Amino acid sequence: MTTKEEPPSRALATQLRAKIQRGDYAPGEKLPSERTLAAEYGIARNTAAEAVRLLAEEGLVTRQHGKGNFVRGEQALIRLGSDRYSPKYRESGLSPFLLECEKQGKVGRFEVLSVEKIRSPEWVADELGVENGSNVLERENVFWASDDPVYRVTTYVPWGIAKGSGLLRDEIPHKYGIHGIFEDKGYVMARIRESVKTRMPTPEEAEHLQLPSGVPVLEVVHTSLTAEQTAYEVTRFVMRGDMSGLLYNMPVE
Amino acid sequence: MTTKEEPPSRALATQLRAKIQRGDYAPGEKLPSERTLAAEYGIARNTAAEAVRLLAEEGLVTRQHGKGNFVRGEQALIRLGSDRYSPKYRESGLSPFLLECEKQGKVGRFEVLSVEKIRSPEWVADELGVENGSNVLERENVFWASDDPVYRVTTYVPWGIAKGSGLLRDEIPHKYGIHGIFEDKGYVMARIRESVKTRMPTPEEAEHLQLPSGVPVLEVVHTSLTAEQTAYEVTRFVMRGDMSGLLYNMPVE
DNA sequence: TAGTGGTCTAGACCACTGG
DNA sequence: CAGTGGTCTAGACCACTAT
Repeated sequence: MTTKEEPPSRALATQLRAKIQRGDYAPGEKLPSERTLAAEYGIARNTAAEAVRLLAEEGLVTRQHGKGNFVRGEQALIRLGSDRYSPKYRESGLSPFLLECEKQGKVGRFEVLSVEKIRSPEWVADELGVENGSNVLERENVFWASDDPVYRVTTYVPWGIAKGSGLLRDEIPHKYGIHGIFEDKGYVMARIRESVKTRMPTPEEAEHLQLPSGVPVLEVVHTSLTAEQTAYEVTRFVMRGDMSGLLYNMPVE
Repeated sequence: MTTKEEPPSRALATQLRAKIQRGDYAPGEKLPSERTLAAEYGIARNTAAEAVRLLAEEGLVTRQHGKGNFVRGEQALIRLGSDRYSPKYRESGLSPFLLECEKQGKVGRFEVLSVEKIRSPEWVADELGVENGSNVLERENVFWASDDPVYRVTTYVPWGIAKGSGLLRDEIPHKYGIHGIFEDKGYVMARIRESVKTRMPTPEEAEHLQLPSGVPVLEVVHTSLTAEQTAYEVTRFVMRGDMSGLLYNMPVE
């Protein structure tokens, strides 16, 4: 007996989970239909569906309306490394994100959703060390790996820095991108500060990132600092958890 | 109309979500009972329960058998910083984990679950740069913040390093803990490498960490390196997402 | 059109919590 | 004990996918 006295839906979930982990159902494979499972186990269809839902919440199974329930295959993670701002990527013209996508046979690209002047939310003001509610530039982007949206990214820059610069345009008019513009204005990245947490997506995020149930997001808040410890840019990444990860490599100080 | 043509369970979920976010139901507050909701909205109890379940999956609500459904309050995060291995914590005798707990009025402690000699799993061998299946020491711990288990931690050390050392004992016989022992043997931490990802907990992890549904975990794999880039220790953290986060602060190289 | 999941109903009984 | 969630049943109809 796997466990003692599990109710039918959980018992079925336990059996299916074991079969998945044992490889009886391979990644990508379709599970028996809920009606079939119900008949085989002598339970109501609702109860079989409940078992499948439990597995979906664990991230083991994806449910597809009209098609069936499928074993979720492990996705290769697109790892954003702590060296992603390193000058070494400059000349190649390739960003770490694009490199990672390529490594996996995908096509990376990003899309500008909006560029606006807004009043800073409190957490942005805190990170930037400016007054709460002061003007900041907000740029919103989506990063795609082939047809999957993987990151939802929002960048904030103090208005005093952004004003009159190429940052206001949709297409960044600089060979080295957004950070090229900062450097031209004298803001050279010396340190970065990043906070990481995880949570379930809001319904809105789930829609934007096309997330099935059972997939959390990583929320990363990145701050760029000059050698004088001046914060000149904050970026918030919302990353789909099943396709992304982080990699840090740093000295102990 | 919030959306068009939502089915009853989702419609109720949408309404409750709005009330929660608006503060009509405060954090910690009890929602109306499922039977009450069902009566008020003219739907079956199952349907009302389904709405609540949706909110639980999003992490907004915690369901408590026999008591009721409650709005989940934001937990203060225990942030493990990248400086947690910094020598500056040495003399104080306080670890960053304990400091964070204290800051929140909690009592931090940890418990040793097991200390064993095993054959290295593949990922451990890869991180340590040793042969797959070679002997390693495995130490398993749980970290508590007052009565909540927050991290499940497993450390691996090449057997050649661990053999005959204090690492084999349950209680580490060194004033500076496990890393004190490494240093005495000539392994001084010069760099760290950490990979971070998120996922839903396995049922086992959910039980160990006492996780309600709608709470993902952070999985961090930490590797300690000497100045010569020799990896001498790997640790895997499984952290409950609603109570923990990470904080990195590092130079751009 | 047939097959699959999405969802609902109405009623039932069990299991847990708290007085 | 009463109140609450946990779960099940049996049947129904809808919505989506594929042929």
